[in-house]
Amino acid sequence: MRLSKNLPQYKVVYEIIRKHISDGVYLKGDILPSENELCAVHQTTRPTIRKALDRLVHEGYIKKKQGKGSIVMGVPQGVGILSLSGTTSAVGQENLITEIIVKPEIRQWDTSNLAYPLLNDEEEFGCIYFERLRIMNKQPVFYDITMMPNINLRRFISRNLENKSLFNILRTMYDIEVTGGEQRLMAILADKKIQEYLNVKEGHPILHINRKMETSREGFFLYSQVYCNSEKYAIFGTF
Amino acid sequence: MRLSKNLPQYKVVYEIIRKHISDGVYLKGDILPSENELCAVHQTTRPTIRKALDRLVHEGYIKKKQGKGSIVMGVPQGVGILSLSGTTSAVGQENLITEIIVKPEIRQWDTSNLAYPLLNDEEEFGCIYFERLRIMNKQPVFYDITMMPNINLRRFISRNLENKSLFNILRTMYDIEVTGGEQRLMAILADKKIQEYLNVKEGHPILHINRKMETSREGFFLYSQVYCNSEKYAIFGTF
DNA sequence: AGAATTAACTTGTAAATACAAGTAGGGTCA
DNA sequence: TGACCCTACTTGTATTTACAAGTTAATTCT
Repeated sequence: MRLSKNLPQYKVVYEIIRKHISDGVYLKGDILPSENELCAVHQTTRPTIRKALDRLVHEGYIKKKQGKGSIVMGVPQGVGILSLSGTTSAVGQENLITEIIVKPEIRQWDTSNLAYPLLNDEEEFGCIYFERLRIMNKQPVFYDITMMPNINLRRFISRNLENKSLFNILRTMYDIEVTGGEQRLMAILADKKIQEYLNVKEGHPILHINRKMETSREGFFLYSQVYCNSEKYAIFGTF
Repeated sequence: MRLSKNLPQYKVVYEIIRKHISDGVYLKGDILPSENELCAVHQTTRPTIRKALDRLVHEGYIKKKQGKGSIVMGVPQGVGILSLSGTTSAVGQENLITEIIVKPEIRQWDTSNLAYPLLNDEEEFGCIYFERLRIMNKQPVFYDITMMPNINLRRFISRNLENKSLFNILRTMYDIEVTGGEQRLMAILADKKIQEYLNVKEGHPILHINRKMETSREGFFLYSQVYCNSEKYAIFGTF
């Protein structure tokens, strides 16, 4: 179902270099080929290359220094929770296990714990709903609920979410990119359900994040709620 | 002390339009003059104008729509706490009162509650330290501690922080722009001091943010800690 | 040998130009 | 009147060219 649309050149270049960095072709501290070299490699011109690099800079994959070059910073950590990627990339994937509490299913929207109003189309189509628990070093750390409109996501409910980030699946399988969003953060006390899932006592402070994310597909929004036991793993983010 | 350096054109244009939006010359929903019109006004070419607009898009001041134009979104709200601006712009300035708990003073670094290691230079020069309490509708909401190295910030300790955001002062008076940073978020229980300042009971959950911000001045970092009573005012952010 | 200069790189800024793609409104035709 | 099309506008992408400014390393001079 990979939709190989006609991406603009600068995005193609961006994707290639981005993949090289996340695949370890370029390591942290390495210096990328110069812009002129990249022009030659990708058969294009500097403005195009620079536009691709701009994006990599913005997302934290590289830093540039005039007169020197583009320095690889590695896969950005913790951009995640506070900015664009999913929880998976926020804490690094090393010791992270994802347990599916509620497998993706199509159901009616549960508007009770949704901080945002729904659009008509969204309500009509119903929603894909799932709950996940993220476990770091045998300790549950995140408990998250995700809801998204059931629009043009064929076969989604049969996909395996366990080891892949939701965002990756959306990007590679459905050509949906998360372009931004808004969120509300608050500290709360764990209720019964949270106490159970996150294995904490009554009165334990929990970080609660309620987010609405917009995507490259117009009118397609993701809604998620994250409950985080930040006692051992503070949420780290760059901006 | 305004350092009127030679800004590149696209930054000049960016600053002008940005100011127009925050001053209300352009209101939310307005459509900016077309890129070609802006070219004529600012006597430059589209790539330059587009670079300025790119930045405004990225910061959330405007949105662009192909075939239509650049739509003004207003001053971005809540980019603040979670991204670039200071606390002041995170919640809107309407009902926000800032109370200075500890006036800016030069002192030794207090490394005890600092999550980041200090550089040698920073430690040598000492730090400018202050504490502020942010009050919304008569309820204290934020309590924040800011530390920054005492390097080339003449007259800073005599400046009035009450109604201006720290970031604005740094940008306009010292030409220092916050370019990014990192932060750790966690939910904690209010200790004695926080209970007192934020007027909450024992066992009340508090959102704690520990941030290190980097600036356009190389090697100049800001350190701040924010304690937030998120009960009534959830922290809102866009990304 | 050591210090200063220079040359050859790097990225940063800027202009001029061209065409593609999306939007909106006016005009034409049925 | 209504549906359609076309045109004029918008932003999106891309090339080409030029010079400025910062970095690095080799070269030259003392």
